Order: sequence, then structure tokens, then C-alpha cells
Amino acid sequence: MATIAEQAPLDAREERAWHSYHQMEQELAGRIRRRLTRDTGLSDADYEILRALADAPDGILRARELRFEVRWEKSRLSHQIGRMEGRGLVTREDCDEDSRGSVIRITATGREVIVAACCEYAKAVRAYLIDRLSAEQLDALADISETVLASFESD
Amino acid sequence: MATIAEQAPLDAREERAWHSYHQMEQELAGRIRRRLTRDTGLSDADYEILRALADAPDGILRARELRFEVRWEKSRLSHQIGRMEGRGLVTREDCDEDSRGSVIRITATGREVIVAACCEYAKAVRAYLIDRLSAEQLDALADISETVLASFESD
DNA sequence: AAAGATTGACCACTCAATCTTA
DNA sequence: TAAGATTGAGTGGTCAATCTTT
Repeated sequence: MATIAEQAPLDAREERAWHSYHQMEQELAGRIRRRLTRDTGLSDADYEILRALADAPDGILRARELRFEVRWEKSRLSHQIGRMEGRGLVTREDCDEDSRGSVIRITATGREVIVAACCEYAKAVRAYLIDRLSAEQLDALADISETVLASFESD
Repeated sequence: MATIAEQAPLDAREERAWHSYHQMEQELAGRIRRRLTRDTGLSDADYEILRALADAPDGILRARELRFEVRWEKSRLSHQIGRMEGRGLVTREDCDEDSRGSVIRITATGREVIVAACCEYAKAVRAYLIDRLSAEQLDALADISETVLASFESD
């Protein structure tokens, strides 16, 4: 029992899987984030919001829908939209159908930015993950991820 | 070409792998973080620092070494240690061998907290990841993660 | 009471600048 | 000059409280 971790109820196989996954995840996310920021000036959060809006009809989504798309909490979205509004990437209007709601719209600037960023993002994902795995490993990763995600549905 | 993502240079297989991985990672990290915070009052950052210190001889590490263990930037560590010092989890002293350096020590309180948190953390990892995968999937995840990590060494 | 959204306080992280010692 | 570390400003994220409308 040398380390704290070894006293935990994870056996060697489990510990290996968790430790390597966790390390990989941190390093990968950091690399992609730094490259995205450097090449496009967008944070991960900016990117997700703009992509969801750009994919929506007319570049418009109710905050409610947008929140569902990106799976965020209300307050996170609200703060983020406030900052992006200030930078001219999106606008916020009142919702006609439901006076409680608000509607988010991507601006022309926002659209320009996301179109460019999308390619950079894909390049980063390819460079830091996809090109480093075999086709079999890539499929295995997808299977594992889908398994975990599916298990989250019922809980 | 319906969505922005489809215009990116990722084919269907690649897109499936990235999308599922990314979704899974976000959801998994959120669940583990929320459970850790709820049950122990520690953030992920607190946990990493305390674990590294608890594993070190006498619960002491030079900031330089600690930073290497957790793979953080200087400023992130400095801010984090400042906050943890305020909460009585660690102390900070000047380094004898190198006057530029500082030495971080886990407190008795810090040690109590991390011992308990370690079990909770392992339970969360088991509950949200390990128990949801087969032994084969777990090994495959370890292989994939180690492949990516190893490829990062040379770059 | 519940749903949609916002706000404010606080913690976390990054980046660039700075300070000190090697 | 470079290495070890800190600081301050600014952005990002969470939680709890609040406000309005349904």
C-alpha cells in the first residue's frame, strides 16, 4: 500500500484504465482548446454555442432549445450569451410565443467566425486524436463512449 | 451539407467517434465533479493537489515537483495553493536548497480530507464509468488512452 | 407551484507581466 | 539569461436566490 490511490477500491486493471483515460482527456482537451483559442479567438464555450446556432434554421434558437442542444445549465448559458453579446457574436431578444423566454440569434460576424473555426477545430481533433489512433481503435472509442452515454440515459 | 459540422474535414466514422467521445467526456466529468463536491467539499483541483501531496514522502513537495506531478502551469498552481492555504488544507514555506523555490506541505486536516475523498472518488469512478463497461471495453479504453498519451510524448 | 431566464457572489483558470535568485 | 514563483486582470463556470410568466 504505497500510495493513497492504492487504498481505494479500484483494482489494478481498473486503476490503469481510469488513470490513463483521465490523463489523456486532460491533455487532449488542453491541446485542442489552446489551438482553437490561438487560431480563432474562440473559447470552447463560444464554439459550442455558435455551432449550435449556425446549425439552426435562420441561426435562431430559443434559449431553452439552445440549452438543450449544448446540455448546459440555465445560468451558464445566460452568462455566456451576455459575454458573447458584448463581443457582437450573438443577439438576444424577447420571445413572442412565451413572454418568459428569450431568443438567441447568431450575427453575421458570428457566422463568419464559426465557419472558419469549424475547420480549425476539425483539424485539431484530427491532429490530436484521430490521426493517432487506428480505425479499429476509433470505432472502439465510439462504442465505449456510446455505451457510457446510453447508460446515462436511464439515470 | 445540412450542418456546419458536415462541412468539416471529418468523415462519418471520425465524426461519430469524436462526437460520442466528447459528449461522454463532458457528462462523465460533470457527474464525478458534482458527486465529489457534494460528498467531500473538494473541487477536482483540490483533489489532485491533495492526492499528489499525500503520496509524497512526509506529505511535502516543492512547488516545482508538485507542478510536474499534476502537469499544471505555474500560475494555476500558485493561485490554487493560495486558496487551499486559506482553507487550512496545505501550508507554503520557503525552500532551503533553492531560495527561489517554495515548498508545499499537506496539513493534518488536508490528510484527513483526502483519505475520505479518495474512497468517494473511486466509488464515483466505478459507478459512472467502470461498472458501465465490460472488462474488454475497459482494457480497450486503457489501450486507446495510452496510445494517445504516448504519441503526445514526442510532441 | 413550476418553468424560463437572469443576477450576484464566489471559485477556477489563463495569460502576460513582474520579481527574485541561480 | 533562464528558472521558480507570484500577482492582477479578465474570462469562464457553479450555486443559490430572485423575478416573471404560465
